[in-house]
Amino acid sequence: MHRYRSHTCGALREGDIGDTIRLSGWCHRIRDHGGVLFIDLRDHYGLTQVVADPDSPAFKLAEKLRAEWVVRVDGKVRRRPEGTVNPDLPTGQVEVYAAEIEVLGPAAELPMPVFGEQDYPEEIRLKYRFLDLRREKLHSNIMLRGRVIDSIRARMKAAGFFEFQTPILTASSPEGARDFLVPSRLHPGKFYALPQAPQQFKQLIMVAGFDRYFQIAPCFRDEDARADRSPGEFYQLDLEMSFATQDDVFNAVEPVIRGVFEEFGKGKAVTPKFPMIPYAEAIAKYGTDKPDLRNPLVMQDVSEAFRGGGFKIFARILEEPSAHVWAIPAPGGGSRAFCDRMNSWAQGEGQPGLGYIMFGEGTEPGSARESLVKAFGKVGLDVDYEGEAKRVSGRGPLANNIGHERTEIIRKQLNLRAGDAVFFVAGKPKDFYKFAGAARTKVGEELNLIDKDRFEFCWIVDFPMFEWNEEEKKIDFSHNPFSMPNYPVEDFLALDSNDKDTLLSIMAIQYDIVCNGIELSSGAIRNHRPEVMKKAFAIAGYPEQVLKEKFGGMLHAFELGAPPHGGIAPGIDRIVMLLAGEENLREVVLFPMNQRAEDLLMGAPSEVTAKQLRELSIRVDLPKK
RNA sequence: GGGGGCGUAGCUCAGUUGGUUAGAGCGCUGCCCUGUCACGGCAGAGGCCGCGGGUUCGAGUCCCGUCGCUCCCGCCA
Repeated sequence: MHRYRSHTCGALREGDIGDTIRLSGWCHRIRDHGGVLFIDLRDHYGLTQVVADPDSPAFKLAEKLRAEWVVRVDGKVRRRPEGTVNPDLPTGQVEVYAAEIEVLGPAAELPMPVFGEQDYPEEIRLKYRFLDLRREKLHSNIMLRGRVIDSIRARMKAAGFFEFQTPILTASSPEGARDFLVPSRLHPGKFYALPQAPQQFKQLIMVAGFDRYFQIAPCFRDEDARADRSPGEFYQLDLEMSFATQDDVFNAVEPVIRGVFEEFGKGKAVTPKFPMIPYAEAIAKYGTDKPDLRNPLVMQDVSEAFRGGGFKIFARILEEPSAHVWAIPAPGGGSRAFCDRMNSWAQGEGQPGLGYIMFGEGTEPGSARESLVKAFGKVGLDVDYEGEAKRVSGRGPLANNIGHERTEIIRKQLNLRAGDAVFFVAGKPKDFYKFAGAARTKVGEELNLIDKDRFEFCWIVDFPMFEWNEEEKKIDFSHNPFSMPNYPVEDFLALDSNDKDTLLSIMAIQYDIVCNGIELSSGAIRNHRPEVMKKAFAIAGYPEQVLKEKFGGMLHAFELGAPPHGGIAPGIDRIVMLLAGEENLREVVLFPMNQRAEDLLMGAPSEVTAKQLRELSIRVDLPKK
């Protein structure tokens, strides 16, 4: 017999009845009936009920056991008496009659129970992460994560990708997020940086001729946390392909992502073919470059219905040429209570309010209401007109102000019916689109329009290469300076750096994958032509000297025979989060840090000794409080 | 860096217009209980009401400050 166990706690079945066996595990739950005592013994594999009664020599010790003690139990497998079978347990047909119990690891009183589903404060959960990880939900999330990564690896290898390791100690890069720095002992005053992503390495791997790279890559960024963004470190499925177009990348990645979501998505529908949505269209329809397509609402431009109309606030805004009015439909939202709720929500978001029109069924001929409408309609108490099937009237102050013809134009354009509402945002789209997107999400949530049982994917494409930095009055890179502009090389090289309009219209061959409103990844066909790179940096106001200093290694590599290449890097943590149905990354990471980037279990970050600092030629100069 | 929410027993929470001795469930300790699987019953321990200041005859409750947790904005190629 093995020192600790002959079976795991999830193994015993009817076929084992009569056998003498040995189990080890945690005392999950103990039910002491005085004369008979039950212990649910738990390990990684499952739960087995152990029974002790006064006839057993193990009984005295069994009475002393407490939750989460680790014990070894020897005993005989027996059939549970009639009526006491537990169909919820795979081992529920049998139980182990304890003959001998050995305590392998006693436990003091627990700061949080392992048993049960009750929520606990993050601080305690993180400090006692090993206890939290014993709990069923977190334990299975972590196992899911492992299986997802296995599946991704297998799919990537089957698609002809090869896995590489890249350095963890590397050079600080000037673009993007704040770096984590590691001081060098051998080079006083100099620092390594942890990679924000293996971006330059994977491009160099392509230059080195390896053709198809992937890695489950750790990435380090010293930025503030969010629910869907771990502070400090996270993992990406990082991949890169040589001689690849955007379509090639999509065709390589989409089946991997779709396959993983179909495999682990518990039957939820997965988008069969990811639609491609241009960045500008995503902003216009959804108010964000990461739209949740489970939300069916699509915004529309209704500027013309307000231009020169009776609603003076909007009419005046529209006198500015770049101003627009966007409409957010709210099917089923045509009640005063709902529109008021949305209005106060908007005020909570720092907006002056949220204009709306409600649509109600028209009045019946001869009704008291109709006579009121007849009497007061012209002075704007109500507006009434013929709908397609029913008489539908637009209601609320806006409808009254713009009159029924304009109201009807909006209603027809958005295909709204009685009982619906529509909300409006006005101004310069670049100032209000985020709020409009938030309003679209809010309406979708409030009206229960979001189908939670789907994974809705899309590609966002055609990102602008540059954007206007109003503060510094200059052109900036919009997203990634390493993306290839979607522009003929000769024409790009000939661009006038002062031709703002042309420059801002240039797209980069860059793309995102979005699922259910979460950005899973960002990628691009890279700019592998040194002269194009120099030109792009010059447009963004960086002299060639800066480019050489910061990206000299890669620039040099591109001067010695670089293949066209591109890739993408889906976030592993976010994929697992979606598959596990969790709202927070910490639920799918083994040992996460808290929102202030502290590891409460290991006590990181921590002070170090004076000797360590001396070796590194570092003197600490704390900020004054 | 900024904003919102929260902070009462080990944990989850209740606590009335400010008013005697601050409660419940889970957990813990002891006793009882031979078929439970969220076992049940009885008894008990456990509280600087985050911290500091203020208003008041009186503060868990109202005000100011501060700290902590959390969510969001900024930030995140």
